[in-house]
Amino acid sequence: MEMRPIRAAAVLEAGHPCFDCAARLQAICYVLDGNELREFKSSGATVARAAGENIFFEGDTATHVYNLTSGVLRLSKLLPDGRRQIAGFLFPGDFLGITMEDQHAFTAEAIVPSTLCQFSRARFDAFVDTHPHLERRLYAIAAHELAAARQQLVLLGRKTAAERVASFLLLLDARRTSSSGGEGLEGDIIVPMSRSDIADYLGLRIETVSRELSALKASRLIRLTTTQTIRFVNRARLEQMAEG
Amino acid sequence: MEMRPIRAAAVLEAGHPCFDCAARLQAICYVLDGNELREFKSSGATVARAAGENIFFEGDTATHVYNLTSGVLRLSKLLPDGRRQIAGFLFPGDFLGITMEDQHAFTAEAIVPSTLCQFSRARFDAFVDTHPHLERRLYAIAAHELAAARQQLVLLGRKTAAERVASFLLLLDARRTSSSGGEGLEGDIIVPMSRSDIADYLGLRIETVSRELSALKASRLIRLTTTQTIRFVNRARLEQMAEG
DNA sequence: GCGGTGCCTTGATCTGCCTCATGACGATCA
DNA sequence: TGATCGTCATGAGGCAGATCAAGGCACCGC
Repeated sequence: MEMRPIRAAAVLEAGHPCFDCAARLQAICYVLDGNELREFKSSGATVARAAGENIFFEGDTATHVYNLTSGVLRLSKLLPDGRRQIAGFLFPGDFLGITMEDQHAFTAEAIVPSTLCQFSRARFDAFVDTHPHLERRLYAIAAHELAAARQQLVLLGRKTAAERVASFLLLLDARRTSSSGGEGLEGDIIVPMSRSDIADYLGLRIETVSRELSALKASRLIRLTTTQTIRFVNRARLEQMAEG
Repeated sequence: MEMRPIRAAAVLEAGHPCFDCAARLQAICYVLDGNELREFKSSGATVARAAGENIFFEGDTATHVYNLTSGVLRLSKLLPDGRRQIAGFLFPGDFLGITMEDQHAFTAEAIVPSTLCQFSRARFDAFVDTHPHLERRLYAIAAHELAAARQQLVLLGRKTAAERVASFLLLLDARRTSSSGGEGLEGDIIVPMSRSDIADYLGLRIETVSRELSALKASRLIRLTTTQTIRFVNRARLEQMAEG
């Protein structure tokens, strides 16, 4: 993700508040050294959310920004009649709260137990002002998210149901992480979200998602160990299918 | 768009290379003063493209970044079998080339005669390094684009054909600009792109776009002066329809 | 064990948009 | 003026995915 790394990641001494943080090397924190990180961490708070709990709602005043340190979140939006679109899932290390508006455009909810580092926007902005290399890091993150969103536009605008589900599995695999709610057997992909979340991410109904997964299983491209655990049997065919 | 303006826009003397630039106040240039702007401008080149001509292709090495000063561009991507998705349209003042990758993920083409300020990435990065407030401006632009892309995800994932077309017209009106290829009568919306471009932006077929426009016309929500010129008759109903 | 609950899967039918086909209209040019 | 071409509009029918409906399975409290 880093195209222009500023410096190597700092090595932290035991006892540092971020010593145990599994997400640090993926997070915005990557560009901070031990002292900066200590100062940064102490300017915010750590918050925990159970599965299903909410971080903020669409329309809420954007008072804070967050770093997800463990768990998985979904970013979603509702139409007045209840139709829902999920704009993305967040994994450990992801930054939450990129916006230039006063209000959040999307709702953020935990889909498994999650922990976040929370910072008020005022304090965060002040910290960025005094640590200018963070600005570049933020730009890189925003550019990365933009590329991902545009990729998803292609999926939603032009791909078939089968292509969407195949793309989703590959995307999930690329983001595979040990903090997403437990580890499966070696090589298994953990699917931390429900069929309903997958459907609302892919612009499909849950019945269609279920049918396409069954079809992939029937044609021996994947194996479904449990409903939340998937293993690739033929990744090459899956990649081919994902691109049409 | 600016939430944290750094300074007011500079006033340029006649004879300044950017004096006539209609896009300056919308562009990244907004945060540069007269001297900075002169230096910036001279570090790049001005390029022109006729309607249909290409700026870069998906997969091309990302050697330059651009500022669109006049005209309209489309950002698109093709699937192997020819299906096309347009990720967005660019209007004067828009920045082109946000990416952390070595290669462009989308193709950029002019849909009307257009002019751009072109900068090599190396020179642009160097200029940003010596003008740190540009970094924040870039972040704001990327955040803004991200919000727009996510809004489009909702449209593509969950809206009906009628809702998509209504949303598109409102979006176009919000971006209305005198540089989009000519001015219509007062209150008319210029639609610089073809039905085919609209369809590939909205994830529909051109026949469906045409039918929905005819339906809006028949129900007296819009009037079609020419195929490229639309006037709102009942904007409130249109907004209602756009959100379901 | 047993009934209840929530989520997932599978089947049958329906429908909104796509596909295919045709015609209208304007622009360009002989 | 008429021929040709490209874009847009409109009509008829088909299909991918939605909708409606039923059943399976894991988990939970009693």
